[in-house]
Amino acid sequence: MSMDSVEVPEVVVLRLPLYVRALSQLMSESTDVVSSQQLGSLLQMTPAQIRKDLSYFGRFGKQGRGYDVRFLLQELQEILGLDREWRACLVGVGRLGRAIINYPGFYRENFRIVAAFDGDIAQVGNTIGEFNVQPMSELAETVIDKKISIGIVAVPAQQAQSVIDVLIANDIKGILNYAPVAAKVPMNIVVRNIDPVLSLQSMTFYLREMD
Amino acid sequence: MSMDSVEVPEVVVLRLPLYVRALSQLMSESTDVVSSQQLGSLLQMTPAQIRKDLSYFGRFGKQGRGYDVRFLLQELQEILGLDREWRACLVGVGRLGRAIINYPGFYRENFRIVAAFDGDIAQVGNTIGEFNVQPMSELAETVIDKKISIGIVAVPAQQAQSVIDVLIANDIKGILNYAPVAAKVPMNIVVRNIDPVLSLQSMTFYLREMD
DNA sequence: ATGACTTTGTGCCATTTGCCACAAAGTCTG
DNA sequence: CAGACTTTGTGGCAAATGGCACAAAGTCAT
Repeated sequence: MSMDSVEVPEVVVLRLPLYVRALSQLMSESTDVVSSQQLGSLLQMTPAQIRKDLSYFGRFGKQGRGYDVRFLLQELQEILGLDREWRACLVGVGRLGRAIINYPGFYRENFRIVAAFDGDIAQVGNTIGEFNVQPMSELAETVIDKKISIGIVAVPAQQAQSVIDVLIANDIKGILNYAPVAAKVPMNIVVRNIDPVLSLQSMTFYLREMD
Repeated sequence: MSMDSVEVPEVVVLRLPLYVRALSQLMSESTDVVSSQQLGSLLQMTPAQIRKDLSYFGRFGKQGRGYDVRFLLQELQEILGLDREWRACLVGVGRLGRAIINYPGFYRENFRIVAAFDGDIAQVGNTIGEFNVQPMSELAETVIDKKISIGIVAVPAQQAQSVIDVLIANDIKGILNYAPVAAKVPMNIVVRNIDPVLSLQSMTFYLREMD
């Protein structure tokens, strides 16, 4: 089906969700049409970059007019695979894990957390949010039964790599890693790191000399 | 002092905290010396990149030997401004904000959250963690009194930009933004976004076709 | 219908980024 | 102390990225 004769650069893929978000916003404001110019000023980027990014996937705009908001949004959602539900499991139900489970943002965007695990036996059986905490030994079975493709890692740094190894061994395709470690994974596994401390530590480089 | 005749690329600055983390790890394992090769395999990057990155700031290594772990760590911490305490305020004490306050990772790396604000009067006066929730009207005063340079934004998308405007008006230099919006800020303000949903939405592009 | 605008999609160039490969400098062994 | 290794710092190229600028295609007002 997809004749991607040219590979889409990863930087471009990373920007697509920004477009999706801006378009959703515009939809909720009942805007029908938007130009790359307007989109650019919303997202703080050049119109040319937006047009180039979109051009990797097709010709969605109309000259002299711009992009149909509803249409472009649907196309981008389809391209990103956002036109369906994604199921994830959480590993680690400490403070961070609990916060993640209770965060409504995932659900709103069709990401479902459908199971929670913890390596610590003391946690197993506890009720967090809507489900029971399961032992890691049940991971294999649950991933298959509940068709889970994403693992959310919220364990301490020390345990992160071994948890990640288990997830991968059980056919998880993507990992959202909240642990402060550089995960070692095979090439076909997609990892995204969430690491506010790293963000702050690079920020301070620039704050340093402003008195 | 710093004769940065060549501007340091931002990508390089973004990587420095990774080196700091790896070196801390090595320190705690009592490793004295490390080569760019070893560091690279720890962090999943090429040795050449590490050496080039470091070379923007000085000549820290010894040929035939590698880098003295303690020394390089100290140098990098100084470069990034991590050799001192940074004070931040939190705006927004909903579920997310509470999780952020209770997250011990910031404290461990010398980032101190020293005040909490909320635009919702109903929240004001509540006790979260160790301090009282203050009204936004007290922000100006508190930022000065407590020498706050970083604002952590954990309010709903709709209110984010106006909160950010207030922070900037009150001389905040850096913003850690958990709200799902592209913040509009003047050039001299440093923004870092934490947005797990965006991360997942770009991940699914790659998961899509693996059945 | 005409002419003045607007806006897209893209060829092309400039800039940025990544990394190879090598001289220089050090270490280590016998 | 000689010779085999190891490793850094960097010149320079290759690849990736960003965005200008323009033809083509549409809109809009009169």
